[in-house]
Amino acid sequence: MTSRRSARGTLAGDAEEPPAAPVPEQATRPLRADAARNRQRILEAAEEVFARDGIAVPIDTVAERAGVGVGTLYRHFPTKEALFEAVVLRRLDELLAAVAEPADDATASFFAFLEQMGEQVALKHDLFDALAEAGVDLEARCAAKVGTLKEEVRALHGRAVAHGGVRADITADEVMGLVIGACSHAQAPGAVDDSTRRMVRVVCDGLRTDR
Amino acid sequence: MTSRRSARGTLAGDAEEPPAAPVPEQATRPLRADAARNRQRILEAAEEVFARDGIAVPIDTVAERAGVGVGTLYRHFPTKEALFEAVVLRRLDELLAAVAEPADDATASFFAFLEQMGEQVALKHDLFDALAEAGVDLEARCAAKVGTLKEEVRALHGRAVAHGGVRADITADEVMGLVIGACSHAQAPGAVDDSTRRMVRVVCDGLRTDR
DNA sequence: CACTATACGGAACCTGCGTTCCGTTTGTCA
DNA sequence: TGACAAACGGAACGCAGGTTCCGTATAGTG
Repeated sequence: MTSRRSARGTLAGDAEEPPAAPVPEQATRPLRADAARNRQRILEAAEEVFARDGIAVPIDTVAERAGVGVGTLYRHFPTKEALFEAVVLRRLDELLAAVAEPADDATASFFAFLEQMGEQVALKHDLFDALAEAGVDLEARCAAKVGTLKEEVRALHGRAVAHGGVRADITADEVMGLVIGACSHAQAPGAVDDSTRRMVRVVCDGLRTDR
Repeated sequence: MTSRRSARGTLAGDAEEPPAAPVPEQATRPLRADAARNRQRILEAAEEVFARDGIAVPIDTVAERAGVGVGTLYRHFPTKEALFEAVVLRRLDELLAAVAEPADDATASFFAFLEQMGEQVALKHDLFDALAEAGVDLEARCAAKVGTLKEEVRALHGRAVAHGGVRADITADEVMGLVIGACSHAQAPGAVDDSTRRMVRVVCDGLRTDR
């Protein structure tokens, strides 16, 4: 969290994904019943704890919340960052799913998506905050997914601009930055408050050409 | 940095300021020549390093940058937080000075100030970021100054709203959050880039009633 | 029910960082 | 220039948190 490394350590690069399937929950070996249960618990606990306290929270807290020992946690996720990545990945998927929703009005769907993004970010605020800041460097898989997200935003933005409802003098990255920035100040993590909604609305209004 | 405490520890509350003068550089005793020089160097180094790497940077880095030993650093500032506070305090003063500038059009002066704030935040981004996030809790003196800043924003905003140029359905806190959020994603720390400026502009436009 | 691979828990270890301590250096004043 | 308080530097300390290790428990199987 302090310094930046160029993502990717000595381990698997991105040339790893092609061969195997998306690897939903298990793949190599069946995984014993209790192990599967614990893995799930850990993921849930991590999601909760990271969202509330940010990535700086000690790993013991996650383990405790999940009701397992640290050893168990490390058996499932080789590193704190790996756990974080797993959690973020899930959330990114949710967000990307939202983008897939149909909409005929380009401008409207652009703003709708921004609001979606706002909700997500505000809800799990520290988590996404960390994601968005350059502070954390996500390993290959996460970075790739973030790239996809950016692509989507770019596309939506492009269409909305073409449609004439959104100003063109701003990049997709900047749009993301604005929304994320607005939400990173959300108060109560765990609930999207009116304040956050208002802030996102201001950003959206600032992006409009009409009004 | 991880959790939150209610500001103010066992030490001096705010009931400390009234008696003494603003305490510009020295007060109790003349301070030896080299000591004064070092103190200055440390402050400058800290400002630079904190701005670039954020408050998480190890204190040794500051000491090294300043060309002094850690011992010396601690002689001048009893604690890392105290050093941070000293640095932030200075910057807050600059910002508050900007607010004092005259302007006849309430709306214009409101936006002018937001831009000022944007510059400051973007320039020293991690620093202000840390300040704005609830993550760091500033001790009494800082908190007080931040309070003053909020008051100013509130006043400017109120006047601008009365003047009819700015929407009323948003609080001063939220306005600050928006600007800070927008700037916390600034790229190169040390230089305000066009990107940041564009983002602040979007926020300002979103706050306008006219357009 | 016995046997074994798998998984568990948490003490122990290691590193990084804030802070303290103390022997040495240096500015200042007579 | 000599004496001494003030200031310096950096090794050493303590703690916090990530990671490893290993003895113990248990699901799954014949």
